[in-house]
Amino acid sequence: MEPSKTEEKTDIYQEVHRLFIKYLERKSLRKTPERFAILEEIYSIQEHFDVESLYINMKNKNYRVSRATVYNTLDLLVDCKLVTKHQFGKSLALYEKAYGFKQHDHLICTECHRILEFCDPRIQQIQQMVEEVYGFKVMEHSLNFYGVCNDPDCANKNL
Amino acid sequence: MEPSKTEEKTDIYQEVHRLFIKYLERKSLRKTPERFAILEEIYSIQEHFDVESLYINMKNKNYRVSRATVYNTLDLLVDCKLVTKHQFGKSLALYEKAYGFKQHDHLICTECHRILEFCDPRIQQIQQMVEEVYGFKVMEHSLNFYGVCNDPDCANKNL
DNA sequence: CTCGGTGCAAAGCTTTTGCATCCGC
DNA sequence: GCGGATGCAAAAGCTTTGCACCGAG
Repeated sequence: MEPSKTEEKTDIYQEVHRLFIKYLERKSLRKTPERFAILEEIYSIQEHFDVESLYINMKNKNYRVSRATVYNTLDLLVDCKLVTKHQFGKSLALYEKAYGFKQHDHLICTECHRILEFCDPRIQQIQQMVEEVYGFKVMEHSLNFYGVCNDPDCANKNL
Repeated sequence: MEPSKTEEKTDIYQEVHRLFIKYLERKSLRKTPERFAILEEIYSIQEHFDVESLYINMKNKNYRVSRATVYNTLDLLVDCKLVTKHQFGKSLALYEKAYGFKQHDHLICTECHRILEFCDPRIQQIQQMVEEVYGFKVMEHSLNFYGVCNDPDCANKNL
């Protein structure tokens, strides 16, 4: 029997929750309710988000958190790879959940500000070349293409 | 007879100066001395720089400029492709001169903060794939690898 | 002479920090 | 109960904006 979408989501959160606990224990950090609440909120968001909207989301749910704790927890989650941080050209940082989702790169539409995701194996080959030729040990990468998407609603193409 | 390094640099600036004038005329913008002074200062810098250091550089040379004008002029220079703007993970924007230099991507050392440059033709192939498969018109891209460089002085490797 | 551009300072936005309080361990 | 974590607010960085003055066209 196939699990429903909801069950899948729950399963992913269970796993993420478990990984976060392991990380906190490994680093001798405290398992505070705020940290888990923030993690859960993040995994309920489907697209990229910034710190302020995450903070407002939680405030709207009458959860008592501070911006400082949100920033602090995001740092932890980025460190243990459960969340990815992006700087898409602007000074505002965007985040997205990272566990259980294929690693990918981004297409950023400069007209309608949509963010599309794509994968290409050649990026791995480039990374390998960089490590061999430059003796550079790659830990992570970011590849962004900026341009115009083909969404019918983008920049009112259909008007 | 080969031109000296100094003459080469002058030649590049002459060309850049000419292109900037054409851009300003095309956009009906004024050819103010501040704009040319900032352009010249930028083309005398060999590595990546931020707004504040460019501003301080000019102040130290007793040139009367304001941060506002530096920001404004940088926007123009980025728009006409004479300068490139980067966001290397931090909120601080870095810039570099763009004319007469091969387009390239970056290796950012997270230990010693050195920035290395490299080129790989496969990025063009990925771009082409993105345009074909996603119908996305690419205007520009940024590819950064974050990791550890092999410089002997990096992170005091030699101690 | 006009009005776009500039310098300066104030304001805006995102992120960090200091400190008293709180609570996980 | 100890010391790390939190909430709050203030402060810090980078960038933008408002306004009076200046000078390019």
